[in-house]
Amino acid sequence: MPDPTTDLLWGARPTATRGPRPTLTVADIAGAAIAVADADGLPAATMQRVAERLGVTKMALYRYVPGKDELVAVMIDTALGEAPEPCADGWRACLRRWTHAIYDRFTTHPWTTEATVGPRPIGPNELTWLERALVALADTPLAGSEALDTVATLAGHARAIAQQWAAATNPEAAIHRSFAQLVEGREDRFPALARALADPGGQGQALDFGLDRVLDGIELLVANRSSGR
Amino acid sequence: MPDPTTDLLWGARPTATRGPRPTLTVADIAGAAIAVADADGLPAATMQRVAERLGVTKMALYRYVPGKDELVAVMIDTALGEAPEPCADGWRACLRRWTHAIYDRFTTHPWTTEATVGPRPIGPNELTWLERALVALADTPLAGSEALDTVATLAGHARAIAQQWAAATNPEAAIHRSFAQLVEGREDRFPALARALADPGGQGQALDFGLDRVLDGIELLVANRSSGR
DNA sequence: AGGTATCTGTGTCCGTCGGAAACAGTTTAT
DNA sequence: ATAAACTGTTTCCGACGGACACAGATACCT
Repeated sequence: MPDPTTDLLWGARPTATRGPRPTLTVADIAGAAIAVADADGLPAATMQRVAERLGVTKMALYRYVPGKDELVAVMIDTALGEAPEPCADGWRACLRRWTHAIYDRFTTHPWTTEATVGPRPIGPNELTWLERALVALADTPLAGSEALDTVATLAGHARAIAQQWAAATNPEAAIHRSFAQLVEGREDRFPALARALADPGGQGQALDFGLDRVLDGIELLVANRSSGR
Repeated sequence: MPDPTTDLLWGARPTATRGPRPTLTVADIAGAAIAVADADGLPAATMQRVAERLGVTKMALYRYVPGKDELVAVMIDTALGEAPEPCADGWRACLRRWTHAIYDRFTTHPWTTEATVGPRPIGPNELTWLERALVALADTPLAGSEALDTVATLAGHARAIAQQWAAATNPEAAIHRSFAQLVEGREDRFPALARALADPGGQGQALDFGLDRVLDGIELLVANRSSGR
């Protein structure tokens, strides 16, 4: 049973011979939708606005894409783009670069952080990203499921931090301010939070901080496995 | 300038004296909406269905709630519930319990994982959760911003893992299978992934695995700070 | 008491969304 | 030349969030 979404993502489209030449491609539509989402957010990427941008009617898009969900799936895989090449600098450096790279994608297309939540059809690009991270862990003594969990943790962290960026132009400061505004006048109720927010340092270090902690933890596990057991 | 959402979440509602007795409360509405979302997902929690469940018209809800977004905000704060009491077993055990507790909330109300993405109005319950985690880190040499980043990492991890749960009744196996299905026949393209998926062990360990790695990493940092510099 | 301001719940209406269905025009295979 | 197949458009629908005007209920004020 061929899933239309899977076919679309994995390029199993039957090429037609008869009939008028299509004026669009799925890539065109995905590109237009991504442009709209980049500019005005994912909710603004309606079929209507995407069609307008391409100079066609809304319903014309349904000749190329089965529905909105499938379009979003293609958008995600396109926005993530090609995964970085395999690297040979040791697993830690590679995973660090990998996490920075996917963080870069998340921040370049802020809507991807909300679009990639929950179970959804996975495209070839996304699967290649996963593959590349697992390759980096291949020469460690980690079990397969542990490697998968590691990558999930890293990707989750990158997405979580990128989501804070998605707020305003000056992100971390903005989220800082909004919290501070809430705590103001309630310092007795949230003393630890008030104290933490009073710390001015470490702006913009959120990604690397968590990343280095996770990598330290992995390194510890790898070291333990390599020695005793 | 009073923000209606903030007022609603933080209980600054002006109590009316004249006019008919209200038949509902904001808590009633939030409860009904949560029940619908728990049963059929967040998209099913429309004003219509929530109103039906309460035996009133859709528009009656707008007497209590400014709009859908504000209702979702109240839903989130209600579903998260009261944060666990402060604990005195050392920061590591406390953070571990904290992460398990918030993971429990995420899985009890699966829609919260998608609802708590991105910047949004924060309620008192959610802020108390944050406060409690920071309290656990209060006696460590971590800076305020580092403590905040730590909590963000832990919460992000719990949410990421809970999202996989949200898929089916047998969650991790399901996501495993869907990946395996994609890799099938493409093992040459995704060799590391094929190998990792072949590992049968470690099902259902994703939360603790990542959690322990992060905590190990934090512990290392704490140790380094406490000794040398 | 009676009037009146105020609040509640309802009914009606609108714009926008994703999508179904029928249609006309265009191109290729027979 | 004719028929099949495909494209893009038009029209239509139900569901959604929400604005607005209304009728009924309640408590304050004189």
